[in-house]
Amino acid sequence: MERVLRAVEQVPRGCVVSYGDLAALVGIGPRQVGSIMKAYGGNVTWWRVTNSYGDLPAPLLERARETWAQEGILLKRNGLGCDIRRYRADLDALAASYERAVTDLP
DNA sequence: CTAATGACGATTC
DNA sequence: CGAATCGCCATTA
Repeated sequence: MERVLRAVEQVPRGCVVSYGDLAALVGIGPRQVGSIMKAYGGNVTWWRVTNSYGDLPAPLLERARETWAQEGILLKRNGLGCDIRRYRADLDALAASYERAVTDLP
């Protein structure tokens, strides 16, 4: 759980990753990432985590829109999310900084 | 212990 | 494009 939140914090501004991306990175199932985000995601940059289509559930998208606009993330045609192919963070770089962040723990 | 439950994902029709 | 289906697995009831 701690690891998931740590991973989220490594996603650069103006980028997004999918639940599945984080799941693979941390080594759990995508649904677990979703559960964790629901419960504890409020304290991190949750708006940079979408499903594999770049979408967010309606109520969340509503809250993310402002921030997305600030970070330069534009909405997709259908308005359900962003074009993840364009904004998805570099997964190798993400993995790198994630590893660093978890090993540097006290 | 079993059963239901998801901020999910890939596939199929 | 949308809807249905199945696999997934920690958490909760």
